[in-house]
Amino acid sequence: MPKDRSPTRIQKKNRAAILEAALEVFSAHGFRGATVDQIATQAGLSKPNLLYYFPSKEAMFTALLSELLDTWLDPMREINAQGDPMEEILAYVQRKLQMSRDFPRESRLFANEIVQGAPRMLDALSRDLRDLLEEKEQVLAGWMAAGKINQTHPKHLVFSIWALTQHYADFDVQVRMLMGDEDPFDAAPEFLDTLYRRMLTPKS
Amino acid sequence: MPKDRSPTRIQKKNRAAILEAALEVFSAHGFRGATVDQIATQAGLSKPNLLYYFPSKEAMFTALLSELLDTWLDPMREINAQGDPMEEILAYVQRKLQMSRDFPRESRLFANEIVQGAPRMLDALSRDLRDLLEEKEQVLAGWMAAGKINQTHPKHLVFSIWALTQHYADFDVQVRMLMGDEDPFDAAPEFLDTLYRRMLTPKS
DNA sequence: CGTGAGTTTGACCAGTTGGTCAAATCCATC
DNA sequence: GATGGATTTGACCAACTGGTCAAACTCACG
Repeated sequence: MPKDRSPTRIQKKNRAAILEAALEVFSAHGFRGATVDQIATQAGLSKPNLLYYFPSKEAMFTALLSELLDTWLDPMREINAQGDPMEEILAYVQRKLQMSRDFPRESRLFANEIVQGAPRMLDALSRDLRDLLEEKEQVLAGWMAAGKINQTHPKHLVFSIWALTQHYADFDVQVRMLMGDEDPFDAAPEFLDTLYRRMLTPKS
Repeated sequence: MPKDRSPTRIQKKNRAAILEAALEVFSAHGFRGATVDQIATQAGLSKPNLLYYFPSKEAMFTALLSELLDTWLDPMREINAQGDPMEEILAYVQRKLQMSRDFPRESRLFANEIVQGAPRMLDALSRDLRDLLEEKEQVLAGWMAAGKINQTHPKHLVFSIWALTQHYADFDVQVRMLMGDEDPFDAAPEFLDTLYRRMLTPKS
């Protein structure tokens, strides 16, 4: 394993190559389904060389997770309690949908792990996600109480946004199989915008 | 492998026990993550005995899939083109939500497979699901054209129902972690009912 | 240049896994 | 209760997998 002084040029390049390859392979096959050899080939390095940079397969996975989780939660952090409620929520939905379009591998990485009970992720989730959700839940509840948006269960509202947006990344093959030539992401933004507008616009 | 005459009492019992065990293990770990030994232990049989009833691990998986796919698509088949549009859709949503509550393992089995590109399922899906969706899409489009429900993209409408309902099964650990003591399925029926009612009720 | 730390790898190992097989056991039927 | 097919399994195998290690190679720096 490289010493933990400031990383050399080679260390920086190889660590990045390994994590990129790990994302590709882990997101496609899950933790158990991925092999170190696959990741090595994908990264253009030898297997022992990977294990020179990371002590184990598990270490690659957790390093990848902690690198990605922050980015993954950013769209939610950006929800501004002082902004216009309806527009804040709609913008959040669109940001999350963009994430599914632009980073489907990241979405599938998390999906794979959570579907199987998140054995390697539950700690990170309960540390970073729980508080963030609670904070934004308060914001949503406030907007509802003030009559700015229609009343609903704030947690289920957030879950619905996650479910609807991530579905386009996680179930990509199914969605594309059923949509034929049409790109799902052509109509999805408007569909979700309409859905949440109708759902949340307060009755006059 | 048992001869393919009419199955004996023992064959019926053991095949059923194996498929039940396979569902338990495959849904929790995915195809690659599951081992034949795990399934054998779960079924209370020896590994060679499993392979007496099914020629391979893959055969267990595909047998399980084809047994479940029909049941899985039933809620959608029940949508009645002659019924009341809004109530038909809302009833479909509730049926699908019940499936997530009552058969989460089945939901996760499909989720696991589709997230990873559905390598062992795409054929079955494109055979059974494609036609069914196209049929119901026509029904929905008809209802929209007749002004019975609000206009939207019918395919995305169906995807949204799948995403929202299956989310409670597939992301169960995450949802429960974030909801604490509260059972997600307490508020979910009303939440989804409200969501689709607001979304689909035609403007006066 | 030379030199020592940083990097790379071929060969190897132990544990796991899907699958085989011959022998043993069970069980329905006569 | 004998008999032949159905069922079960212990022992085994080859392939794969995560990980190790000593030896070789590369590179930055004096």
